[in-house]
This record gives sequence, structure tokens and C-alpha cells, in this order.
Amino acid sequence: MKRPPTNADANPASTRSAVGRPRSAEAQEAILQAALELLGQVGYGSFSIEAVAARAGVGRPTIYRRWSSKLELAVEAVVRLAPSVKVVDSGDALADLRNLVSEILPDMTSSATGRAFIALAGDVEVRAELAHRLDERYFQPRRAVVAGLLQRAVIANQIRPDIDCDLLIDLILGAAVYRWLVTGTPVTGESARRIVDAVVDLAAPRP
Amino acid sequence: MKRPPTNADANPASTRSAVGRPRSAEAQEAILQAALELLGQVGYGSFSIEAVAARAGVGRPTIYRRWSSKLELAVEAVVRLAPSVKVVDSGDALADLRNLVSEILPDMTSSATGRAFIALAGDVEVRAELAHRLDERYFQPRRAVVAGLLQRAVIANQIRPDIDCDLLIDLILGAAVYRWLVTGTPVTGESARRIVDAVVDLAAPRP
Amino acid sequence: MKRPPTNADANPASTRSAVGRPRSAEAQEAILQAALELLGQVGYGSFSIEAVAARAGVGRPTIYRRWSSKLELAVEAVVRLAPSVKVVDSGDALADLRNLVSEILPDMTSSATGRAFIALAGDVEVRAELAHRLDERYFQPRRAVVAGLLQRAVIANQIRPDIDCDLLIDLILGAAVYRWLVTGTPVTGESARRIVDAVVDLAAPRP
Amino acid sequence: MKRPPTNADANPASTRSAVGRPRSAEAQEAILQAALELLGQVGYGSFSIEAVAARAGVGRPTIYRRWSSKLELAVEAVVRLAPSVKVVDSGDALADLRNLVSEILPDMTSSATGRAFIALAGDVEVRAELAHRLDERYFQPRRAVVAGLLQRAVIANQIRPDIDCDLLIDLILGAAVYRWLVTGTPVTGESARRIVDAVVDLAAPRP
DNA sequence: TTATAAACGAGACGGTACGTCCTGTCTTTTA
DNA sequence: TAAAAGACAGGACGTACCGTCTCGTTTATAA
Repeated sequence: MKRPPTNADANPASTRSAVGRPRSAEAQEAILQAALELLGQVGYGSFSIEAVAARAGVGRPTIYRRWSSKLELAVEAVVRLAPSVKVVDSGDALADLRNLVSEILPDMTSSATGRAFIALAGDVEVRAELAHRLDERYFQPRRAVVAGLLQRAVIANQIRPDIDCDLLIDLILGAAVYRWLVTGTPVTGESARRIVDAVVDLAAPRP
Repeated sequence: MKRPPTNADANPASTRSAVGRPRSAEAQEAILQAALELLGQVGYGSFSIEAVAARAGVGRPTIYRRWSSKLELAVEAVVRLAPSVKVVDSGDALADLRNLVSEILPDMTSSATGRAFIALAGDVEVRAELAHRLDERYFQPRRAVVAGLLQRAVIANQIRPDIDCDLLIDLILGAAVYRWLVTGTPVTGESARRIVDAVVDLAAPRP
Repeated sequence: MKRPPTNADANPASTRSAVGRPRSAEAQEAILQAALELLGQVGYGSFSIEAVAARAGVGRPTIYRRWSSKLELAVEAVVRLAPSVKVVDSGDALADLRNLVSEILPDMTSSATGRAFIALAGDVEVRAELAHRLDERYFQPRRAVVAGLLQRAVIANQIRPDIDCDLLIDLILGAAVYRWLVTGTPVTGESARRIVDAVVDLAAPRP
Repeated sequence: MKRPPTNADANPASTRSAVGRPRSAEAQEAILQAALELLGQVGYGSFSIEAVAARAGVGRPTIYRRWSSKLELAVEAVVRLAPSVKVVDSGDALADLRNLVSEILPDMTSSATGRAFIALAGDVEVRAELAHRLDERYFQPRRAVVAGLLQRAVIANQIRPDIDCDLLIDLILGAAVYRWLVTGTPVTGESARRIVDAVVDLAAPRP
């Protein structure tokens, strides 16, 4: 009986048998690192398991033992290696929002992360399963911290109280991601701040 | 001297030599049709020239003679077969906007069109060139008609006059595309209308 | 419908479709040559299609298009490139026999030919089919010329008339092949002649 | 310092350290038995250490600890499990010869034994070393008992006294082995007896 | 008794070759 | 002279074994 070749289920007390040689943590990290670098350099279309194995100094079967497809690998590389978001509270909710979004968006549209996300969305057969995983481990955490800041802004009367926060997040993140997709230019901190400012202005309380 | 293997320049009175057997128009259409169907069925990742040729009943070189890559072919298939946008003027600019967007967005995020667009955005090496082409022939025309309607809404005092129309379009289209990418559920006419309503509400003139 | 990937059936007016690019005769010869050289150098056990392709400067699928297995390829290489046997009639049947056998046996137990033959015999699943083919195209012709010479020797009263020629051939060839298999030293012209002499002596007419 | 991983030298008072867990005799036998069965079933070409380990219910390293290659293992399996030859003296040397050879030859050309022998002969790099070992432990003992019987036949004036016994053995065994190799049909007791009769007839003393 | 040494099964490791599929190019025949 | 058919060199795929290397466990001798 073979074990399903994924470790993305991420339950730390794994059910996998403890007998036999354990999987190498060095190989794991080398593979994810190599995958992320390659994704950033050549894009997902030309991203090959072969090249990842070569760059990581690892046998190809070692990759297949852990991930069942290049999409699984790409998703895990992105998720595991994406910078975590750190929320701060300076007292000024809008300023914190600007700073947070100007960190989140460039990463979201930078090469490797965005590329894997795009590739994911474009592959019809694995979409349902993997898009959810990426959403859950990448997008949802980021939306959550943004939502927290929006709530603080509402309480501080900097944003209309009748606003739909989810929609506001869609507008902010969506506008940036969409511009990036259409024009191809990654979103910078500066352009992220402009979008936040414009949306916040629209959502400001009526005088 | 070989002819550059593209006809995407689309000048109908081509300068190509008229001697010899002419290129088959049936083949052309069969290829584009097959490409679009395959894109919709298997996604861009599993989309192969081989399969397009087989489905179109055509030799592989016949495809390469016309398109230099599968991306070129995918883009042309999408652009040529996407429904044209028909702008109407019922007198109520906002109603016209709602109707227009509720037609544009579902197509934009429906299988084949959206898929090719995504695939395009995700492939680093051809991005600059082809994203521009898709933008020019698919997105820009749609943005233009939306922009026209927004102008009419401004004149009718249904939208604040100091608004940045481009930003508003980014917000509307971006929010929808982003939701589609993240959740995987295509945008319907209904959800498109909700987004328009919300953005228009935000952009309404201050009393 | 795929064509069965063998051309070993050797009917020159093949039923294969005449449309499309014909198979390259250069590739064919390069592959067989490379296969024979490799067989001689590394033996059948370490003989790989990969290496044959590399040495022949040919893509791997080009080999698989023609031969369905490495055994098929090995057999064909041996059969096609084995030197043909030229029978002479000097008047002295026994001398001719000595000369002929001293040419046949060293080739039969020399590296490539013998190796493929051995490999063939050792592989249980293809044995019935391929051993017959090798027998038919390699051994039978050699046995036939030897049988002819033995007949001449019988007529010249140099060999007992009641002899079973097939058995005599088995004795001559078998003793040599067996010695080679057991000791590993290839049969030389000299040792071949010794075997012929001994057997002829045994089979000489009683005075 | 590791011990060379072979036990084929078979000196029971090994120089190996006596401390630690001794090697399991059950594993040893299970491995040899499994190897012999697999050799008989799939031939040497498809014979894999992996399969032997699985069938013997043993870890792969347990095999490598004892034999350095699949050839070593195959040879030992054959040698250890081949039936021993029991020489009898009924008074009639020729009858004893017929009986002995009709036992030896079928085994020599039966599946597992013959297969390993063939595989051995075909592998260029290990040939010199292992062919000698197989010869020494399998062929030489059989040749020796045949030679003894031939001597008795000479003494009994049933065979010419000037005969080269080694050659006679080559003729008998060689003819059988050769027929088996070329035709693929194992040698039976009946066909073995026919060969003996024919050779003995040829080697009979001149009247 | 307890260490200690070495075997055991299990299974992952870096590799190699497999046979398949697709790429983009190139002939050859047919129309 | 373009179209279809199909072979070409090449390269990545995912799989099967290779022979080696940990693991945690078991089994004997030696202390």
C-alpha cells in the first residue's frame, strides 16, 4: 500500500509510518527553494520538475515522492516561502492600512507568488482543489488582516459604517491585481498606496 | 525568404504572393474553433498543438505556418471568437452601465477567454508582447465603452465629477476578476450588477 | 491506428503508407551500427536504447518507431551486420569444410553476434519468437552451407555414408559454442579447425 | 572496515567478527529460493533484486549484504540448488553413461540453471570471474563424472583407446546445449540418450 | 545482567534508463 | 506550391530499479 505522495496536508503529527528512513528535511527545503527560484525566473509554463531536481541537487523521484504534480509543488513553494504579514497598530488605522497593503500587494503580484497563483487559476482540472488551498493559506490570511484594519477605520469614523468590508477588500486587491494582469507591470508600494487612498476617499463618511 | 508565420496582422488584402495553392480558409477556421474548444475543455496547461491539429483534421505544420506558438494561437482564438460589445443608449447611463458590465464580465471570466488570458499573464517570456496584444484587442475596447458610459453618468450627475474614470473601471473589472481568480467561480450577470451598484454608490455625488 | 513498430518483417514492398516523410535510411544504419558497437563493448546487460540513440545521434523515439524492444534491435543488428558466408569449391571437400568452419565459428562466438544470441536465449518471454528469427536468419544459412560440404565429403567417400549430417553439424558447432560459453575464450580459426579434424576423424569411413 | 559482502567463498570458519546478531539462515535460504524461482519464471533479463527481496520477505540491504550483484546471487542460487550428480557403476559403462547424461543434460538446459548460465556468459564485465566460478562448481563436477565413465568405457574396449575424452565430453554436452540454445526446446532424457548413442557409435573401436 | 555490535525490515536517498508524449522542423506525396 | 501526412532530433514526463544510506528494532555474544 503506497502512501499518497503529498505532505501538504500539514498535520504535524503525521499518520505516516515511522519505520524506514525518514524523509530528508534538507531535500525538502532545497526542492522548495529551487522551485520558487525557477518559478520566478522562467514562469510556470517552462517550469519543469527536471530542472527543479537538477537545481536542488536531488533525484527526480524524490520530488515525486512528496508532490504529485508540478502544481502541488508550485503551490507549496509559494505558500511556504511567502513572507508572513505582520500587523501593527500605530493608532492611525488608515496609515496602517496603507502600509500593510503596500507590503502585501507587491508580493502578491511579484514573480513567483503571482505566477503560481495564475498558473493555478488557469489549469482547469486541479483548480477546485488547489485554488482553495492557495486561497486558504495565502489569500485568506491577508484578507483577514486587511479586514481588521478596515474595522478599526470604521470605528475611528474614517470609513462609512454601512460599508461592506469584503467588497472594499475586493476593490483594493482586485484593482491592483487586475492592473498587473493586464499591463504586466508589478504593483509597487507607491501604486498600492494610490489605490488605497482612492478607495478610502470613495468610502469616506459623508460630511 | 520565408514568410513570417503569422497572420495576426490581419490586413485582409494581404501582400502575400498569390501563386500556388492558397491557404485554406476552412482550415483556418477549423483550427481556431478547435483551439477555443480545447482551451475551454482542458485548460491552457494541457492544451497542445498536437490535439488542436487532430481535432481540426489538419496537419501540424499547417498550424505552425500560421501561428508561431500556442500562445499566439490561443490569443487569436480568444480574440476572434469573443462576442463583440454593443453599446446602447437608453437614456439612463447607469442602467446601460449595469447591462453592459453584466455582459462583459461573465465572458471575461468564462472558460476559454479567461483561460487564455490567464495563461498569457503567467508566461514570463511572452508576456510583454502578447499581453499587450490581448489588451489592445480585447480589454481596451471593453474599457472604452465602459468609459463612455461613465462619462455619460458624470454628465447626468449620477457620478461625482472629480472621479478618475480609469480607476473606477479598474475597481469594477478588478473586483470581479479577482473574485473569480481566488474563488474559481465564474462571474455571473447578477454578481456583476452587484459590483457595479456598489461602486456606483461609492462614487455617487455628495449631497 | 498506429503501425506496428517493427520493420523486421522485411517484406520489401511494405504495406506502410507511402504518404508522409519516409523513414531515414541513414538513421536506420546509424542505429544498427551503434547498437552493434555497443553490444560488443558493454555486453547486452548494460546495453541501453538511450546509449544507442546518443551514439547514433538520433532521437530515442526514432528507435522505438522501428523496434519494439532492445532485443528486437539487438537481433536485427546482429543479423544485418553479420558477414555473409561464401562457399567455395576447391575440389577437396574436407579442406573447404575446415576453411568454412574456421570462418563461421569465430564470428559466431565473437562479441556482438554471440552476445545478442546469448541474451536472446536467456530472456524467457521473447525467446520463442526471436530465437526463431535469429535461427532462421543467422544459424540456418550457416548450417546449410556446412551441410552442403558434408554431402560433398560423403560423396567423395571422406565421411561414412550412413552419417546423420544434422548431428555432425550439431557436434561441430556445439562443441565450439559450448567451450566458448564455459571457458569464455572466443573460438579461433585454429581451434575451429581442430574440432573439425577431430569430428571428421571420428566420422571417417571404416577401412 | 567493512567486510566484503560475499559469502560465496564459503569457508565456514569465517574471519567475520562473531559479535553482534548473526546472519539469518532463514533469510539466506528464502533469498536463494526466491531467486531461483524468479529466474525460472521471468528469466534473467527481468530478474530484479527488488522482486527477490519482496518474494523472500526480506529487506533489500539484506541481499546486498551477502551478494554484491544479481549475477553473484543468480550463480549461487543455481549452484546451491542444482541437484548433485550421483555416479553409479552397474558394470556396463555405456549404460551408466547414458543414464548419467540423461540426468545431467535436462537440468543443465532447464530453466533456472541454464538461464543463469546464459546470463553469465552474456555479461561481458563479470564474465571472467563468475563464469569461472560457475564452471568450477557446476560444470567441472559434471564433466568429471562423465570423464570417469568414459575411462571405464575405454577400459572395457567400448570406446577407441586413442580418444580425447575432453573432446568427447565437449561433443556430447555441446551438441545438446547448442540445440537447446538454437531451438529453445529443453533437452529431454530421451534426446540426451540419442546424442550419447550417436557419439559413442562414432567413437567405437574399429573392428 | 547489561552493554555493545551487528543483523534485521522498512523505506528514502541520488541516479539511470525506461517507454510515451509533445515540441518545432523537415521531407515526400497529393492535389 | 500549399496541404496532409508523417518522420526527424530533442526534451520532459512519470515509473521502475539500482545500489547506498539511515532509521528503529531484534538478537546474540562479551563484559
